[in-house]
Amino acid sequence: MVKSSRRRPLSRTEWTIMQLCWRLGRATARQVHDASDRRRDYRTVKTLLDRMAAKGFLRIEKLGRLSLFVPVVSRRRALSEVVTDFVDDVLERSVTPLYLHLAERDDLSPEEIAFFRRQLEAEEEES
Amino acid sequence: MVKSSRRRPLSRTEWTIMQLCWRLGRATARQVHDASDRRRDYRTVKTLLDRMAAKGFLRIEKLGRLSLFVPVVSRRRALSEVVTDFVDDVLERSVTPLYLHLAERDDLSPEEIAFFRRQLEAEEEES
DNA sequence: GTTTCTCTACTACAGTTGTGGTAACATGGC
DNA sequence: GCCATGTTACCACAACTGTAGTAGAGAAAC
Repeated sequence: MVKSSRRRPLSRTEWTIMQLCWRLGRATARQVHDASDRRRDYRTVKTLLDRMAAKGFLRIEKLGRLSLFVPVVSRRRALSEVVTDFVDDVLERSVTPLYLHLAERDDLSPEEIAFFRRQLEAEEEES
Repeated sequence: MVKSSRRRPLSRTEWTIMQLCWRLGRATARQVHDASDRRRDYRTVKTLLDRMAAKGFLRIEKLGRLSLFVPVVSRRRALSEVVTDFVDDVLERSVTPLYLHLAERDDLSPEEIAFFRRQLEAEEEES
């Protein structure tokens, strides 16, 4: 469980852009912007993409004077990192709030709810 | 499910300070700093506390020239908000990464692991 | 070929965050 | 009273974040 010195993390907004990049796989800034909800200006998206490349999440492939942005980090891996950080820093390693959140979803079966309840009880005993 | 216009969220660092505030209940900046890991200067903590008060997470009680910082928002409620935002924005409502994270913890029973595996399969079918 | 339009690069700018310098203010010791 | 020491207030500053203005470089249209 080495805490390797990681790249600078993505901001919330950058995450939403990164989601698009993963979906598109390899795209120009224009394509990413088109795939977005268009609430941001194209140039805002472009700046974000450049910064994400600088952070090591994207690679820039030059194709003539066209720039293609290609994910370097897999979605799975990036998510794993960010969830770990979130649980460690914000939740202080307690997954109770996660269970509570999951339990509040309205699409859980009785079996699942029972499971979460048991988990919660188990965690309470710890501390 | 009203998305009420919420207060400005706490930053990561502010969260770690907020955890201390909840634990202490009602404390001076000095006490909060003392309860911390001391990696930050007292004045840094003080600034953070003031900003957190400005964001509406703390209330300042004047006691002579002493300032007591008192949590306004319950830990439970704040956690609920932040987890919801996290799941919505970063995870795009998919709890798969949460299950993966939980599954990677080394203190899960075989029963729990089986449960998560089933959940993951179920979610894959959705999309 | 000039005008127009599209795209991209460069740059600016304000707000937030993390950090701590400087100075004012108490308070207890002499 | 006066000073050392501890405490708090006020302010500065750089890095990061979100946003977009300006302008140049190709492509399209006449």
